[in-house]
Amino acid sequence: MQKKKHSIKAIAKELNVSVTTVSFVLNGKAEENRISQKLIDKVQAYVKEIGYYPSQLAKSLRTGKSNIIVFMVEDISNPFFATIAKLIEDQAFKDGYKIIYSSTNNDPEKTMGLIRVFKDLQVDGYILTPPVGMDPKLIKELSNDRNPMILFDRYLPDVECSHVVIDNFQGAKQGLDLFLENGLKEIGFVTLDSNQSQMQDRKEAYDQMCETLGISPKVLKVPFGSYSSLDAAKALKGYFLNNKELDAIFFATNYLAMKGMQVMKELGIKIPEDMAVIAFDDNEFFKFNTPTVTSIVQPKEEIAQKLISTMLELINTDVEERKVKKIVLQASVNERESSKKKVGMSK
Amino acid sequence: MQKKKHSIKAIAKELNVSVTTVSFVLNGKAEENRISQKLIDKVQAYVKEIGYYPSQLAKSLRTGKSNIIVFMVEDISNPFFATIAKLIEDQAFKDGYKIIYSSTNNDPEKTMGLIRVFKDLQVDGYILTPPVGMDPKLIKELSNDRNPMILFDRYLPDVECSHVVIDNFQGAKQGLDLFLENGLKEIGFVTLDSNQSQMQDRKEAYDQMCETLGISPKVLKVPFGSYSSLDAAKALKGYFLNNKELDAIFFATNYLAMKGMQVMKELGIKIPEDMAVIAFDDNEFFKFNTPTVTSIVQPKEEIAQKLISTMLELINTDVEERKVKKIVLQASVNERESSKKKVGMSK
DNA sequence: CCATAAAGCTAAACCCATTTAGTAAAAATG
DNA sequence: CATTTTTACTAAATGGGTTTAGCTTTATGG
Repeated sequence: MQKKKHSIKAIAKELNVSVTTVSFVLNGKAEENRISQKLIDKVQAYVKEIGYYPSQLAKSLRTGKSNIIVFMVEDISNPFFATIAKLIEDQAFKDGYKIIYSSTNNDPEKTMGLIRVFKDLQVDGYILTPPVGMDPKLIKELSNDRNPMILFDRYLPDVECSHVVIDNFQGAKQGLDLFLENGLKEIGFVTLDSNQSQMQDRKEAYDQMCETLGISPKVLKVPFGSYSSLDAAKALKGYFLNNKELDAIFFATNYLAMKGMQVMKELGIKIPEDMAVIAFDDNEFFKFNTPTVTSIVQPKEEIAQKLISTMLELINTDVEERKVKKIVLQASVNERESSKKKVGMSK
Repeated sequence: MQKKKHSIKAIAKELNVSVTTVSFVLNGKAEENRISQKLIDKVQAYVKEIGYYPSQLAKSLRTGKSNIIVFMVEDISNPFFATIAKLIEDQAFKDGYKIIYSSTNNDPEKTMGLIRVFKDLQVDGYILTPPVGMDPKLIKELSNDRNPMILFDRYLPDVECSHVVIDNFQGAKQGLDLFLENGLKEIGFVTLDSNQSQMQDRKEAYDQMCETLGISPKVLKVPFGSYSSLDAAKALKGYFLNNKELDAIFFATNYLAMKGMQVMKELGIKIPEDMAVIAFDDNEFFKFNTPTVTSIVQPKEEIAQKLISTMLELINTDVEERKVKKIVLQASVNERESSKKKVGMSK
C-alpha cells in the first residue's frame, strides 16, 4: 500500500527502460514502434501490479485533448435539463468521454466566464443553451473555434452554429390542434416574456392559429425570471380574471403550467371542466396530478443521442472540414385528462 | 484578433523579462520577491492588453491543486440532488471553486472508476452519496487521502468519514407524531428495500413508534431500483389491498409517495378521507397536487451551505490536522392537506 | 576603500506525459 | 565482407506553468 506517486518516469527507472517505451506500451503504440513482445509484457505486468494509470492532466497538457465535454444549461436543477444531462452522460461514458455540467443561470457574463474556464481546461466540446443576451458574435467565434460547440434547446437565428433543437412550432401546433379537435375555441396562451427562440416559435404557432381562425390572440407574458415568485402568480391571476371567456389554455412551459394550475385551483377554476390545459414539455408531475395533464413531449433520448453523436462527429472532424449541423427533432403530444372538453359539465 | 497561443514564455520573451518574473507578477508574489513596481505595471499592462490568463491545466499539473470539487450523487436528475447541486455550485463559485457533477447510478464499480478519473484530474475534494455495496474500506481509505471527502445524504455507520446528513430519525418521527396527533392510529410505512443509512433511520422511527404503542408494524419494502417500474405499482397495490385497515401511510421517499398516490387513485382510495399521507422529502408537486401533500422538508440551503463550508475548511487544513466533521441537520414538517384526518368523512 | 547587505531579477528543475527524430545492433542483401 | 534494412529502443523537445536557489548590481556600514 505504498502511497508513493506513480509516474512513467518511475516505472521506466524501475524497469530499466526508457520513458518512451513505457509510453508506447501504455498507448498501444508498442507494436507499430517495434517494441518486443517480451518488453511489452513486462511493462504491462508491472503497470498492472502497481495499479498505475497515467495522469489525464499531463496528458491533456501535452495533447490538448481532455475527453471532456461540457454541458452548460440554464439551470441544471431543471428536470428537463437534468434528464438530458443524465442521458448524455451515460452515452458519452461509453465512448470514453466525461461530462462536466454547469449552470449558466441565463447570465451571459457567467457563461462567458465559465467558457473561459473550460477553454482553459482544454475541454473537447461544448453543449450550450445560449442565455438571453449572449453576444451572437461570441457564439459565432466560439463555434468556429478548434473545439466544437453545439447549441441546444434554443438557437440563435442569426448565427450559423450547429444545434440540436426540437420543432417548437410544430409541437405547439399539435397541442393547439388538439384543443380545436376537442371543440375548444377560446384558447389562451401563457408564455414567458422572453425572446429565446424556442419561446418565439411556440408562440408563433399560436399567433398563426389565431390568424387562421380570425380571432384575436389572448396572450399572457409572465415576467421572465419570476416564474417561481409571487409576481408570476399575480400576473396569472389577473389574466384568468380578465379573460373569463377562455375555455382552454396553452402553457408554453411546464413550470408556467404548474404555477397556472395552482392559481386556478385558488380561483376555483376546475380543470378540465372550466378550463382545458396543455403544457409544453412533459413532466413527472403531469402524470400523477389530478387531473393528469396533457403535454407536448420532447424526445429526450433522441435529443441526448443526437447531441452526443453530433458532438463526437464534430470532434473527430478536422476544423476546416467541419460543417454546421442543424438538427431539428419532432415533439409529440401526450394526451391526458386535462385537455378534454367534457360536454355537459359546469361552465 | 490574433489566434496565437498565449503563454508565460511568450510574454516573457515579448517583454524581455524572465518567465519567473511574469509568474511572480501574475500570482501576486511580485512584491515579496522584490520585483520593481515599474516592471510589475509593465507586465500587468501587457497581460491585460493581450487578454492572457494562465492555463489551469498546467497550473494544476505543477501545484497539484485544481480548484475543482466533485459532486457525485446517485442520480443528478433527481430534483433533490439537482437542487443541492445548484446551490453548491453558486456557493462554490463565489470562493473560486468549480463544481463537477456526476451520477454514480448507485453502482460501486462506476463510482470507483469515476473517483479514479477525478483523482487523476487532481480535484481538490469529493462530495459523495455513497452507493449501496460500496466497500467501506475504500471510503475509509479515500477519506484519509490528501483530498477530503464528505459523505452526504447518507453515511456509512462503520466508517469514520466526514459527512453532512439530516436527522432522518427525527424527521420521520415528526411526521409520524403528526399522524398520531391527528388521531390516526393505523399507520403503515412504505419504504425501499435498501439498507442505506437514511432509509434505515427513517424506518427506525416507525419501528420505535410501533413498539411504544404496542402495535405490529405494517411495512412495505418496494424492491430497490424498481420504483419507476411496474413492479413498484404491483407491490403497492398488493399492500393496499391486504391492509385495508390502514388509515395513514408514511412514505419514506417522495417518489414512493407519488407512485403510491397514483395507485391509490386507481384503487379509488381517497386522500386524506380514506387514507392520510405523509412523504419524506418535499417536492414541487406536493404543493400543486390535489390534495396538497404533507412532507418532511430537508433544509436544502443549509445542507448546501454546510457542505461547501465544511469542504473548504477541510481543504484548507493540513491532512494531519484534519478532524472528521459530522454534521447532522434537522428536518421539519410541512403540513398540508394530505395528513389531515377529516372526522366524519367516508370510510 | 573593502565587506556586507539588500534590491532586482533570472536560470533551471520540476510536474507528467507524448512524440519526433534518432541511434545501435542485428539481420538481410548483394 | 561491405552495405542496406530492419529491429528494438531511447534522448530530448514539448506543453505551460511554479518555485528554489543563485547571480548581478547598487546601497550601506565601518
